[in-house]
Formats: sequence, C-alpha cells, structure tokens
Amino acid sequence: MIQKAKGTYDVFGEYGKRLLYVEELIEGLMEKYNYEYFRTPIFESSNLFHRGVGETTDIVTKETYDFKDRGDRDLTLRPEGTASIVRSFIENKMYGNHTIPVKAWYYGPMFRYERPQSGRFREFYQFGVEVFGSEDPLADAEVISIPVNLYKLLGLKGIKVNINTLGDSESREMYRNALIKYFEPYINDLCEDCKERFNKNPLRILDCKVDANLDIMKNAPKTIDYLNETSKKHFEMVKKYLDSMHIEYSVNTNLVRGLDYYTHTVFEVEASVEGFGSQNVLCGGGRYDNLVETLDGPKTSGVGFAMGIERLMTALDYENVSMPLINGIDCYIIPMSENEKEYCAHLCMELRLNGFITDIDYNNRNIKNNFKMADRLNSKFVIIIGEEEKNTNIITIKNNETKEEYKINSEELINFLDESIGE
RNA sequence: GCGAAAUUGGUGAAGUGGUUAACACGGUGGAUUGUGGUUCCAUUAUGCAAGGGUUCGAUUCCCUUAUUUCGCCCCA
Repeated sequence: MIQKAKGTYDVFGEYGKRLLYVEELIEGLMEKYNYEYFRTPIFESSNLFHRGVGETTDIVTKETYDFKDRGDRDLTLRPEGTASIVRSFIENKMYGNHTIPVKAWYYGPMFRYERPQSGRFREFYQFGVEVFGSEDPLADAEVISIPVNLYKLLGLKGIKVNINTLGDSESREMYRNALIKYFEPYINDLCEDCKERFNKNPLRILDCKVDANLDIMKNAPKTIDYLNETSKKHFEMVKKYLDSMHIEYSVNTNLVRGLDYYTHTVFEVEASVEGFGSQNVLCGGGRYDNLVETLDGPKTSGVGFAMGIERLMTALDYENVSMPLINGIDCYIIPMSENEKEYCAHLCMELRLNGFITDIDYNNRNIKNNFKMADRLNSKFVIIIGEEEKNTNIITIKNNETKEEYKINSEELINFLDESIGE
C-alpha cells in the first residue's frame, strides 16, 4: 500500500469542516482590516530563500526542499511566506504607483524537511500578513492585533502575547557584540547546544530551556539597555498603541527570533493550554526594515507575522472550542426502484439549485437502509419516490423530526420547503 | 541531524512460536416484497505495515525499510 509522505496529512470529515470555518473567518477578518490577498508560487528560485531568510538559519541550511527542474534551474519549495511576498512587492513595483502602505495577507502550504512531531509537519499551512512602507509603530501594533483578534473571534482563551524589541540594525549589532563579550568567559558553563549557538546566533542563547535558570542567564545584558533613542521610542509607541487597542501582552526581554531579518519589534503568541506539547507557539513575527533592500528592492520597511494553522487547530481542539457548523442536510431522496431514479435525479438537481442541501441514494439500497441513511445524514426531510409519485407528480415527503408525512404537488415542493426550513 | 515507543479488518481493539486470529461497532442480506431508527438471524481479515532471516513451523523472535506518535535542535 502506498502511504502518505512523511510529515504530511489528509484533511476530510469533521476536521475539514472546522478547518474551512477557520479559513473563512480569516478571510472575513482580513477583509475588515482591508488587507489585500496575495498568492505567490509554491516554489521559487532557491536564491530567494537563501538571501531572504538568511544563509545561516536552520531553515535554509538543513530544512529546504531543493530540486532542479528539467531546465537545470535551482528551485526550492517555499519554507515560509515573507520572502515570496517581498519578492512579489519588488517585482511588481508596488513601491511606485501603488498606495503605500501595501498591506498583504496570504494563506497556503509551506514545506520544511524536519522531523515530524506534535504540532509540526513537513507540509504545513501558514496564514500570514506583511505591511510594507510604514515605519509607524501603529503598523507593528496593528499586525500584533490581527492574530489576537482572530483568536478572540474563534473563542480561544489560553493565549499569551510576548513582545520584545531588537532595536534597529545599529542597536541590534551593539547588543549582539555585548552578548558575545558577556558570554565568552562562561562558554564552558553553557550546554552543548548553547556552545553551538554562541558561534551561530548568540541571541538565541537567551531562550535556551536547559540553561534558563543559570545566574549568568539572569544577569545577561538586556536588549532594552542597548537601544538607541529612536529604537527606544519606537518600542514605547508600539506598547502605547497596543494598550489603546486593549491588547494584553507581556514584555519578554529574552524573546529573540530565529530568522535573521528582524529589527525592532518581535513578538510571539503562545497557547498556554495544559498538555499542549512543546510546539506551543501559534504565531510569530516582527518588523524587518532591511529585508526589501536585501532582496534588491528600494529601502522599504516591513512588518508581519506568520501563523501555523495546524497548531491553531490543535489549540482549538484542546479547548473544545465549538463552531457553528452545518451538520445535516435538508432533503434525502429515496427512489423506490431503478425506474424512478431519473425522476429523482431531476428532482435532486432542482432542490439543490434552489438552495437546499440535498442528497440521494446512489447505491440502490432497500427502503429500510435508506431510512437509516437519512438518519445518519441527519436529514430534515425524506422524499420517497415510487411509481405512483412519478406518474402523478404528487410527492411524498416526510418530516424526519416530527414523522409527519405530506403529499405535495411537485410544483409546490420548493415553496413547502422554503416555509418549513426558512425560519 | 540525534533519541524513545508504536504499526493486527471499514473502525475500536484482544491475542498466541503450531493446525478455524476473540469481542464490539459499522457494512450487506433477511425475518418485515412502500416507511426505518428496537429486536433476532446470517454474512463480513487465506490475514496481523513491507521485505528478508532464524525455525519442522512465525502475526508472535531477529534485522532492514516505510509510516505514526512523543522528545531534543529549530520553528508556525
């Protein structure tokens, strides 16, 4: 038997309904925020991700799906959304004629070659947002408000917003150097992973789980102390806007993010749900004022986030969040025999085109099993068509809740259903 | 890239180195030939992830591979 590729999954059934509900909610929310829908290719030139995400990041060094096409081009299945949206912004010259800021949203599959586990897949879906061309802290705050409001709309309770700032490039560089200088004498006290981090990305030492309780961690330099005036002011304003939007958050000075391109604000929203597992960060993002330039565009600031849909769905399950899903159909049509099937097929189509959720027996079941089927489908009405009905056009329809049976002329059927189901 | 545990029918699962792989749900047919959801009867895996090995004999033991689940790293 052919099995699905590692780290992928199929969607169907109840999960499919819930997923569609969440997707529609996202779409509606982005409409209210007046963001523009973007869809970029699933694969892009490998270069885009190498330069965009960062040559030294884990995502690029060991997690991309790279391949060559028949024209010997180097291509990569997108591991994240931001680089592609930035490419599209530049390539379509949106910095010129378009209204600035450009506020983009996207939703689709991403691919990373990782070891699957709780809340982590090789093909996974992200919903994300990018705002180009505004350095205003209001943009940062608005971007943070999107996931928070989505979770609110869904009814998800156990969430926690963590924010921090890395400052602009200058501040960030100063801070990085300070950290290296600080940790150097203690390098041997750190765990193996942190020794590795010291060389690759010293900022990440700060959110190590193993060493978290060491004194050297607690006394490590804080980003806040290395901010220049502009950066400090920017962060203060972000917090003020969040307050005015009634978005709750906590400042976590150890929050740094793995992607190279962040400057100023970074944030994460985590699910603080009991038993959720270790992959509990539902979404993450921040400001990237140099990325557009890095990818050969004109200097343009940006801010955005990305959210993993699978983790959101898991969190919703953990909290037993209910959704107003349609469960059940309006009509189930039973042909008594093969002779009535064409008549039934026509009737079925009529009902569907008039807006009724309708299904029909495809398997020539006997009447008993057809009634069972109607129950399983949770049908409001059952329509039985035999020779008599076919010849007279008087249709037998049974209300499956009250068990009342009616004989109705086929021309009045739509009216009858409208009145019965309408309210 | 590293570590741990799993994999038996449509589903949930029990089970054992030896001849017919429990039980339950579901499916199908019938008792009831145009009205069900109750009950009763029958039927429903030449098969225990795939391949190889040990053995007189393996679903049960060993190896390899695949997938799943859970950690680490990293990330959404």
